[in-house]
Amino acid sequence: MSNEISDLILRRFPKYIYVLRSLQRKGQEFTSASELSRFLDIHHTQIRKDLALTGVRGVPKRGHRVDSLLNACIEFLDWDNLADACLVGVGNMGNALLNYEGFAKAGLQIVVAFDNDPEKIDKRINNIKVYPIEKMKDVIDILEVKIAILTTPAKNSQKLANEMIEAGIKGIWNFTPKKLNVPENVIVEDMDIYPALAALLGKVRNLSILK
Amino acid sequence: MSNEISDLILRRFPKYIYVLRSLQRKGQEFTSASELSRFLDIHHTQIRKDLALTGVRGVPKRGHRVDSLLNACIEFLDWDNLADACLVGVGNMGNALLNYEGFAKAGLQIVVAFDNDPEKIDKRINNIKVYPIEKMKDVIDILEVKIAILTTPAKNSQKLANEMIEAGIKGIWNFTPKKLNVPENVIVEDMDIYPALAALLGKVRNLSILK
DNA sequence: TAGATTGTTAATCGATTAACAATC
DNA sequence: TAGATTGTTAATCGATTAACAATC
Repeated sequence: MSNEISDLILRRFPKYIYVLRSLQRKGQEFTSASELSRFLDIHHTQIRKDLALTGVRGVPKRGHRVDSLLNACIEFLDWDNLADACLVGVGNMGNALLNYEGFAKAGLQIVVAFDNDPEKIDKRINNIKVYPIEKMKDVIDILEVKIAILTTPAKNSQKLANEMIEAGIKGIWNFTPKKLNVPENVIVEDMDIYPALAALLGKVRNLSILK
Repeated sequence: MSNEISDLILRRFPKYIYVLRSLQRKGQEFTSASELSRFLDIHHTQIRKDLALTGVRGVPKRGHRVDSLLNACIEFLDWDNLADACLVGVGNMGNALLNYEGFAKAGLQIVVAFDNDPEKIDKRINNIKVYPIEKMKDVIDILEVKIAILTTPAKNSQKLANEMIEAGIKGIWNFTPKKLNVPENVIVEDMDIYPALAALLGKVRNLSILK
């Protein structure tokens, strides 16, 4: 079977959902792979293949109902069932993520945070309580949290990753530039900003040199 | 010629730089593609191909000098020459980025910010002044800034993108989920967090179902 | 109906990995 | 020297795009 659910497929679905939600807000009833393609710069054939994975069937000449297609995409990503997450490291980035309002619509709920700064401990940020880092393992264990957001300085990241994995974490959203070593039953998603920045600057420079 | 400098190549270099810097801090004198490979989960052949693009030559059996390899990588990405950037939208994410200390080592300098909240205007954040959004076009034009970081709510993003492009912006680091329409001589790097989150949650779920 | 759109199979494209000679 | 490592060419792999019959 060649149509496994790859990383790249998973990454496209939030884009479909984003466009479908905005079409829904506008009150549009039907849409087609070709229309989505125009909004997203994704080939229409690819969109059809992706959407087929959700089980929906479109109608030739008409396309898909916006409502049901949106629901199918949300269900495909299981965004209705919020996964509990903890956030480790309440610095600038950690703060921004704790205050982020979009996660509830994207399958994630941050239920607890950890830091080692006494100034921050026992405070609440956007109603999420900050615990001392020493309690991390116990809290993760008791709350059965499976997802961790890692926003500490890079020098601590491997050690903390080891601890959280021991406590039962299965997925780490890694905002540090450190490549983490983890057992194969743990998923790491690197959200490193430097590669993105390098790609942007590099391409702009290429273009400017060429012009 | 098959070895163009692709997006993926550009994205790997910051990882090489990160590891090389930490080897340098540890005082290690030589390294090899195979060693970097172990730290990064990138195939050693790929690393050799990438490094060859910088013009360095390794020594069989010994590898590369850490210092000179690091310099070659930094030069390859032109990270010594800081590109001026403006930041548009001083919300949670904007604030976090304004306070980010790592950009100076990664080729970027944020020189000015914009917002429409009177509370924020004329304040300084990490010594970067916040101007009213109405002045954006003029300031970008006068300072000849070519890179913009877009951290506004998504509903404003296309309009603001149009304006900044008119004023001379060539590269947009887009932190909003909106896919921007831009002329082909403008580069957009999407830093959308939803696709990353979907990939993480999707893979964790896959694993949990399989186990 | 005619034609736009679907869904699928085949072809292409590009990135990654394997194989291997060269070399210090 | 022997063998680890380099750098390059060839093979593989997987994702994207093209082609096309089916259908409302």
